[in-house]
Amino acid sequence: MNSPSSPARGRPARLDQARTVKTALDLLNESGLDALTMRRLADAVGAQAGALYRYFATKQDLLTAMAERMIEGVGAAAGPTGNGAGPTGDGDWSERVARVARALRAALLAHRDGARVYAGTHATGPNTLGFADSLVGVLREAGFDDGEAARALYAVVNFTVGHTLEEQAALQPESEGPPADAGGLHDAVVAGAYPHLSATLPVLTSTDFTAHFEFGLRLLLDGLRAVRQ
Amino acid sequence: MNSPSSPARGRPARLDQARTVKTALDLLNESGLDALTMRRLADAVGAQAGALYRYFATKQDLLTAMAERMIEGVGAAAGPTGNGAGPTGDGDWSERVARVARALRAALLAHRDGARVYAGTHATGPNTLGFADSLVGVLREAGFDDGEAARALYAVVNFTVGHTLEEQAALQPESEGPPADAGGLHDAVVAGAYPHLSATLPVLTSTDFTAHFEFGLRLLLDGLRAVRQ
DNA sequence: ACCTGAACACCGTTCAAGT
DNA sequence: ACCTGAACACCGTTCAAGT
Repeated sequence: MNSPSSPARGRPARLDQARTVKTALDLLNESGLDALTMRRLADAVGAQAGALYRYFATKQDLLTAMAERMIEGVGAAAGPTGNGAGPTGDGDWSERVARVARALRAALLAHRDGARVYAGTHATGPNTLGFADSLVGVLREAGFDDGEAARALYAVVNFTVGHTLEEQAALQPESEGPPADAGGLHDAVVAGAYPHLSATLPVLTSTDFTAHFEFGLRLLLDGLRAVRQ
Repeated sequence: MNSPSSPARGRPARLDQARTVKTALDLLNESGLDALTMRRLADAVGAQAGALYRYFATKQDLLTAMAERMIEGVGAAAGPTGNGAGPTGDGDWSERVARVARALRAALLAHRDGARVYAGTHATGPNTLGFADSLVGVLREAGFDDGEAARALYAVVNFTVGHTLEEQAALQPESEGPPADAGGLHDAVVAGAYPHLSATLPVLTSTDFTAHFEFGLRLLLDGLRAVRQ
């Protein structure tokens, strides 16, 4: 099951997969994805870059392990599973779906560039599968058929990842003084070339991403209610 | 307005922004984003890598110009604008929103790694602004208030980008023979650890991405209908 | 004005050799 | 068994110098 064989003859091994992933996530938070290089990670972990390849075949593998670790506990947000929906009655499926979606967003937001890491990988570890299984489970127990449940999972996850990608990109430092980019946008819009954007500019440039997220999530949940009749 | 000053004393300039972006998009289609380097692009365009920096301050700028070019015409999918909704009556706002969303997905799918390029940049050119303006316009004319229209734009775009990111990642070659990754997934799921995933496996592993996309889009549109009462 | 040539400061990855 | 040292084949970006 383990990649570098199990027992441990010889030395105790200064590196290991779990500690390296932890250090990589810390480094991600401090410096961002672009600054996360194998050499810098090796430094942080007290080894040479080449040594990392005993535990991760490739940098992609490391990023995948990071993504898997990031979403630990997201599945638990669905609440208790199985046997009906417990004492809360059956009605609350939409609140349970919302909780999982919010937990996913929170997990991605918990690390700098978290959404970029997640979107760029395809983790298939227990955290990823467990969270997908609980979301699908909530929907199936609520009466959705298999096809609807599976597609609703994709809709909710893809929206959440897409949203958080935007959110984290918008919160970037930008480094320099007056963002020439947003300035040009503002000017062009105010100049009248885009009447509808100009009318909605206050909302479009609002940084209340939670409100944006909740609006989209509500659309999906209302849509799901409509699907179920 | 132009970056490298306007007229053109001296030589005619072998490079120019438009041709370089076009070549970059061709190269993207042939080899993918990871293989799109400034040196390879310079080769394809018949110059040295350094020469590209007369037209693009940074590789990010080039990618942004590519993203802007990719979504040319997406805004037009909303159909004629202004003065009511024309002879088609006013009722079809949801179909017009759907057309824009489909056009955005199609534009991203039209280039290898298109969604990755788009998600990694923040274009603010006329194609991007025009498409956002038409989507918001359709919604405002349909009776949504400014806040709803702006947030609906984000919901639709973020879902579409998130979906297409997944779709293009799933369609990757994977290079090697038996995908150890999907194999492990399949085994774990079938082994019984994830009962709900196992029940929905046929749909989850379906490659009919259009059906997945249409399902999510329908949820958002049904949700919007519910918002408007 | 536009481009070349060459360099700077890095990358991910591999692999003999040490312990 | 685990790690180092050193190399290979690249990167993005800058900038004097040519034309």
